[in-house]
Amino acid sequence: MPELGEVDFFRRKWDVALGERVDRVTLKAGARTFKGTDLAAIEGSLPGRALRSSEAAGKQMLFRFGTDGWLGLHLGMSGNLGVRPPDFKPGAHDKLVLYTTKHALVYNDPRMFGRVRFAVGPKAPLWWSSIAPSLASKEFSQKAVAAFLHRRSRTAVKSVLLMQERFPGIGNWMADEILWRAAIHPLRLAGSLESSEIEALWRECRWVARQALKIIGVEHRKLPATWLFPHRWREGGRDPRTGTLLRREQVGGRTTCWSPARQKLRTARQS
DNA sequence: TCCTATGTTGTATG
DNA sequence: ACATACAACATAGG
Repeated sequence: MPELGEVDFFRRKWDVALGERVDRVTLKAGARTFKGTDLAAIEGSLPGRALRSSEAAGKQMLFRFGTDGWLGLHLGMSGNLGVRPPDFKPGAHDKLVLYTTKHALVYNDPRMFGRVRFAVGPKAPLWWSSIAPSLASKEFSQKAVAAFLHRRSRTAVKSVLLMQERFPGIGNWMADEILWRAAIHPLRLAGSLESSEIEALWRECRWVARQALKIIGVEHRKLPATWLFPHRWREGGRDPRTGTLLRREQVGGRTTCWSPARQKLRTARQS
């Protein structure tokens, strides 16, 4: 279940092994998980190096080993991280396992949409350093959001929110949550938003991201019933604010949930 | 059997 | 070159 908060939750799991040296690794090659990644470099360079730090940016994670080892993980649709005892035997979908004397750090993904990257060098590799500025950062400004919406003016705002180049970490449920809070219909074209709506969208992006990191990323609690999230999948689910029925439909190829009572396609002025 | 899935990317078209 | 739309990817579960 990996969007911003879930990614950070999984990322923290491996922190139990901070400072521990990797003795050996197992990996399940084949298919796309390791596409473009040098398997021999992982097998040859990780053993002997200790886990020094972890961080997350958007939906990506970075684990640093020794002074110059950079391991990047992306969980795709169904990936997860776990920690097991050091005698752990990898199962069918355990794509990468790092063994220390105390732990087995497991990257598991039943599907293959996730991604493992690895580099050795003094500087962060491009796949890490080129990730867009965090939703919490100063660079993620209302102005930057407005400019991006303008550039994608003919696309539904729901689809635009999923673009990682400007909204790193936002996934399907977060996008719906943000639009619901901002009272913007998911099918509105990005270029049609008024400045007050852009301001609301920007504000809710930051608020939802901050709360998700706190509630899911740190405390790993369920999201409160005051959110759209707990109601969005159930047939007959209702808007927790208005009590009216929610609607679900494909937008840009993704199932999208919104509250017709709260999120209108046309503004009062247009109609 | 058919449909869905919290994601990205390659490709075709304008 | 840029913007847009969508099929494709792999697998499990309802």
